[in-house]
Amino acid sequence: MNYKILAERLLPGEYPSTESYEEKYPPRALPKGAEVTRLAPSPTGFIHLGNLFVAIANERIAHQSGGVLYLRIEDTDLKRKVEGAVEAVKNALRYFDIKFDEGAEIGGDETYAPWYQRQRAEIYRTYVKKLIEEGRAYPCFCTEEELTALREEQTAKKEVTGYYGKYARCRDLTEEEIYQKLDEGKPFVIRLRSMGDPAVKHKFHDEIKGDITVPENDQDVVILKSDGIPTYHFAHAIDDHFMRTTLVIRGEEWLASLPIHIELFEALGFGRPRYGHNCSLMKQDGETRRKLSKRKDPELSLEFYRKEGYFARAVKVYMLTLLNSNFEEWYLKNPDAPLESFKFSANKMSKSGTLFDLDKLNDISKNELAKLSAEEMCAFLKAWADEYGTDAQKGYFADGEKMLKVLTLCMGIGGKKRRKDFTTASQAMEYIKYFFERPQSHEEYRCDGETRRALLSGFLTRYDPSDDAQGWFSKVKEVAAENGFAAEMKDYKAASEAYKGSVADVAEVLRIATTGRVNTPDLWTIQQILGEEETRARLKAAQ
RNA sequence: GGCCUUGUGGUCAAGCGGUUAAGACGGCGCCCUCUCACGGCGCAAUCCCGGGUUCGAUUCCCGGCAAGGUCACCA
Repeated sequence: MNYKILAERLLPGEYPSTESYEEKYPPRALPKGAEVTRLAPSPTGFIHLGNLFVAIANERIAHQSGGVLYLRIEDTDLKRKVEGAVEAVKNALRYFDIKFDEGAEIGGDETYAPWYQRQRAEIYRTYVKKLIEEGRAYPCFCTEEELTALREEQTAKKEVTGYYGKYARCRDLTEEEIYQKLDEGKPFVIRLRSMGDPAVKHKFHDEIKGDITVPENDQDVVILKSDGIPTYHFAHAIDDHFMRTTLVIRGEEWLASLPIHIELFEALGFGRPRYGHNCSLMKQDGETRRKLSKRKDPELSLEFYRKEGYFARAVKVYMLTLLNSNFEEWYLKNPDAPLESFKFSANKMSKSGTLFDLDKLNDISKNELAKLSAEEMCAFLKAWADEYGTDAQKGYFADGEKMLKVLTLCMGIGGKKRRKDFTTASQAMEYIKYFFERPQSHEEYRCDGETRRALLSGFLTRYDPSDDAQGWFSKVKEVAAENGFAAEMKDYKAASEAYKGSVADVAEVLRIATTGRVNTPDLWTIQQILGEEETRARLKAAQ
């Protein structure tokens, strides 16, 4: 069979030479050891924790080696395309401080553009044509129904499913058969003519998993779909070659198609990038655990974390602790060092799937937020409120001085006793609510109304906003003693039956009256911030 | 089902032939204390199973088992 003529019939016209592409996309001039990595999402607009997980690994590896991170959009499947998806991806990643050096809508060096696969059709076809000319690819006219029937037959016989060996019907079509079908106008795809034997295994070094064994591929995979657009596998080989990727860090779900990719690179005569297959983030689902899924776990979309008001750095720190087993220890020793100064290494990445642990994230979040200055905390909360907060919450920032006071005094910012009361911005805004709005409801008092009134009026007659913390507290003790409560905790513990309660109970009444809550930071400080008028008003209202 | 990967407390995990089997989160208890949060101290809890190799296996080998991934003209 004359493959040259066949290729011309299948993909008519002049195509650039393969040499011209090699010249157009030359190897990158980067220092030795610099890694070129990429993020290659499909534009579905949905980006989740798993994407961030891989993104952080790629970002660290590229930038700590003085290399390049680029963004490529895998839009070969138009069914999945969603409007505005690229913007959404970029925004989400920017929030988590993932910076691209080049790529789709990024700017930067355009040498290796275009970054959208649909705009690269000519390159792919050039190489498909070349493979046809070499007899390494052939047209396949099988219909969807025929392929389904084939799969069923194989399943019934308990044989490996797919298009391979004796099942690859169109692989050995005669010249006459091919041209006849072509003349009939039958649609076709182009398949790779595989030369592999899955019984033959090779050792392969994976940057994350270490040495693994990989069987040869024998599937005649589709490389060009009937719409003239390549499949992922083919586009991957072409793009990562011509974008000069050195290291592909991708999800574990790709490990199974590694044999295909290996054969494709070999057939095209390209050197391969190195690979690292990252374990997936898992989720507990009833009795079992499974990979985070876009369909089933919308709460794990990155947008969820922004809405809740998670602190971006905290999420990143958590991802890093999962990503590199020695990160946590390093971070404990260097809590204030920039994250970039951690030496990230692919071989320290976890080999098995890790369960996403919200408790751990929350703990990290508390600690990260506790590192902020009052101004930084304020800016963080304001940014969140502007986007997701209620009108009332936006209003909290009208009096900037008061907000800073609340944050500084009540959170213990700048002091030695730093409080860690909340994990997210939304939680924080709820937490400081009573400073800005008079409580609409009060948690339950644990004493009867008569006692409550007596305690409140006892305090009110003594209340003097110029008292310092100690003076204030001794007055609370006086009120306690006057009403049959123990002024000293020691006394109460020694003989609790002798008293109606302790100072703690007295303070609780005052606390509920002024804030509506049983648990708050230091009450004296709160009353100082509220001011005399507001404090009195709230205490009176509670009588 | 075939193929690939992975199996250390509830979770994330150190460990690489001899350890009281680190640490962190979570849980529980105590202390501090006007409550809470913080902080301090402590407790419970782990080497998937079975064979080898070895004086000795969590660690090495083999075999099971379990979990996950994947078997598209989706990526």
